[in-house]
Amino acid sequence: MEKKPELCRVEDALGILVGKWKPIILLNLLQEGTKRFSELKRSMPAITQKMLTNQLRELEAEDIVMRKVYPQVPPKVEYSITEYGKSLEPILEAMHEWGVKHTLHKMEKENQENIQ
Amino acid sequence: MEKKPELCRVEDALGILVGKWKPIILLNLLQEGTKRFSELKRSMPAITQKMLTNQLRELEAEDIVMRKVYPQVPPKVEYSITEYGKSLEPILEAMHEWGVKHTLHKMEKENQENIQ
DNA sequence: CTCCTAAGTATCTTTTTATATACTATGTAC
DNA sequence: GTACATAGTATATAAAAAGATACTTAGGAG
Repeated sequence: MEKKPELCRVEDALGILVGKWKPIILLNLLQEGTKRFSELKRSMPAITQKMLTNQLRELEAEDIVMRKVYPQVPPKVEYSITEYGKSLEPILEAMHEWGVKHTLHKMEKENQENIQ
Repeated sequence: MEKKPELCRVEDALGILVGKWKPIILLNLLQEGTKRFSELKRSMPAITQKMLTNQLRELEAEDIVMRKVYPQVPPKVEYSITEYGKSLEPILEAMHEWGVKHTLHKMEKENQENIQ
């Protein structure tokens, strides 16, 4: 662990992962490899087009996601995780596992409160 | 990795870590063990009291941080990481390391762009 | 008495994120 | 020539997070 909190680079990773939809987008792409815009949209019914475009653009700007446009009509655009983006996988994995434990932890806490 | 993105619990961890000051607070407490409110404040000069109180309260509500009040005047309140809170350390660690790599990655990218 | 301290609250304003809705471009199929 | 499909843009609005500033509490020091 970095000795001086003010030198910490946790925010860099956090900045990329944060956003209401980014983790879900990343997990989708990590699992499916490559997906069209409309396929992503279908797997996240609640997201608006604007948001999806936004989030993808931000991930692209950080070199986490690759965008490939096929010059055809109707348009076809495919998104995939870059090699570099894959380096985020362990973090997502660790967060997911922690999240599972956290769910249990909260349940235990609630049970205890109800007993007393 | 969870096979179904919609079942993912990444958001749980993210929800706790997100907040402009939470990672810094956590790193502070992880390193110092226990700190008074005013000490924390001093190590984060830019934070407002309100924000610091807020963030600490949120962390406390999730059982990540412990708050101990000494009944004396002027008040003395100490904060520390709970055992449970310590389970976040590997995630913070992983994010910090990724952040360091990310800084390098960005520099390389900028260099390439400048050469061309 | 008055001031000082630490750890807060209470309000208000600004900034950032997210949402809702409507609109566009273009080749193909009918 | 009208409708359809995909991957967007544009604009406006609402909701959430963060920031600035002022106020509170109570005992001890002078």
